[in-house]
Amino acid sequence: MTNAAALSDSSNFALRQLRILLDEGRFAADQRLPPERHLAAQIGIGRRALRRALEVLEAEGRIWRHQGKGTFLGPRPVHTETGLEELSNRTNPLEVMDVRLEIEPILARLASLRASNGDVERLLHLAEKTASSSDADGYELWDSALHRAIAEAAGNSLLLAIFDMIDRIRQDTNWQVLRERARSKDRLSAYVEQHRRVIAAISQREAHAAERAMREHLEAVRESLLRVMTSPVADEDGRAHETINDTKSELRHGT
Amino acid sequence: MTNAAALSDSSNFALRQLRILLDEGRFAADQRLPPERHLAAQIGIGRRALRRALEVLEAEGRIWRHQGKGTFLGPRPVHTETGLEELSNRTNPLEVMDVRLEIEPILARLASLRASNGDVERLLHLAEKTASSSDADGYELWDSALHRAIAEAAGNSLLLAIFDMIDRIRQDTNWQVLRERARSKDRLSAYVEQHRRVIAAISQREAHAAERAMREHLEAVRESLLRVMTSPVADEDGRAHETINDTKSELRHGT
DNA sequence: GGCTCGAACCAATTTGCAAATGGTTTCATG
DNA sequence: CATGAAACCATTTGCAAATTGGTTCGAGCC
Repeated sequence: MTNAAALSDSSNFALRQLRILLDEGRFAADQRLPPERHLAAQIGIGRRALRRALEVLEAEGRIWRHQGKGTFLGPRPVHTETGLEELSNRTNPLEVMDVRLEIEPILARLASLRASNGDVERLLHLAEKTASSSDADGYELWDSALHRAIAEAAGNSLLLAIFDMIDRIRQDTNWQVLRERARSKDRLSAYVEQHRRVIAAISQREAHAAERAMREHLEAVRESLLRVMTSPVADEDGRAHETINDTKSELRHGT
Repeated sequence: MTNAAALSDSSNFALRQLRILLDEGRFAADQRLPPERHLAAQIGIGRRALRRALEVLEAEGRIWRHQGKGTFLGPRPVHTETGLEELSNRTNPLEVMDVRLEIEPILARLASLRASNGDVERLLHLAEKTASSSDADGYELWDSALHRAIAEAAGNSLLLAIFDMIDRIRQDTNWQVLRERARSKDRLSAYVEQHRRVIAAISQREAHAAERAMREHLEAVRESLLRVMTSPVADEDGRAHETINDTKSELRHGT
């Protein structure tokens, strides 16, 4: 079971000593063990041997360590915080798109039920802006504002916070490259028309239609994202290569 | 419009001077103004007079201040971070329940599509635990673990993070009182049966059924929450009063 | 040669402290 | 009694030192 057989004698001795220490419960659960330097001196072995023993224990899940913090008993605590960077590393563009496809139709439906007339007016205004923005950068800005306005109109602050979380991940990371390539002139005009349908359904209080229109819009976005990620593209030298590899190397993948 | 008329002469002078400073654009937008002590000396008035002038400007929304940080131009930046406390203050139990009703059926559906056999085994094990836990506290623990396991089985780390966010808000705040009152013996047994149906649908890969079963379960939970919040309850003195008022006073409502 | 150990260095984190800054109170003064 | 200066409080920021796991290097020892 353990790879202790591959360890040296002193490491093995350290491992036995450590197991005794842990088993006898001298250290309460979730408590920090003494620093490696102390522990090594206490057991009477070198730090290197100790560390190899600790590696085994960590692999077994009995302890966990973190640089600068220390060595702790028990399983590594789940990283349940809403650290934006951490999340950006763990997720990927397709996951984000999947979540948008689940959440935003809900928001559109709720918006159709709860939007005030002022909200609707604002949506119409934003839709105009997206339609009239010539450059892609401008479109991106107004599009983002429009989607958020729909989320606001849904009238649930927690859902709005969730939307913001997704939106920040979408914008924060280095997937910008993808988005840049994903928006071409003809697609943008299609998006504008889809926006119109969503807003029309909201203003006419047609919950089902709003939900469906938003889903169709996001499916179109998703499809164009997929196409961009999988289709080959030619760089300046004219050599074609899979862009998926490019973007993958740009993403910092967590463990 | 302004309440400058109620200010003293020196404060009024300070206000005029400050308006000039702000209007002439010597300080860029979002920039920090000099500390009050410096500014007061610069204008040649006392700090108290300056502060009263700043209060006016802050009420007008032209500046915002924060202890330890400084005084800044422009409107107070929106607190768009995922601060758990902030969110807990802005939302309320019914909103959270609404969101759970939207999100968790999705998670159940995805789980039915993507859960591994190991995941299903784990769900069954957790369902047993919830069923066999006698006291309400124990049930709460296993129930929470079960719902999270379903979210994990859905296989989307971003959705999982969203679930965790909701779950932390649900647990973090002082709504515990509500939950304690919301679980009675008979209801728990109903919940156990509903759990069984959800897990059965997941294990049989019936996406639609899983989604519906989860929605029905959460609707039951929501109903019991509503009942607890609206029904009168008798305290030790035997006096009945609306519990909604109790809980409302416990919640810290944001602006 | 291979292994161990100690030392040194690197990197991440925590801690402690001082300074800065808005918020508040106190007090002498005219 | 309002003013203004000073003092004090509370929060935030910045920085340096200490702590601690992670890594490298070289001497010494089978």
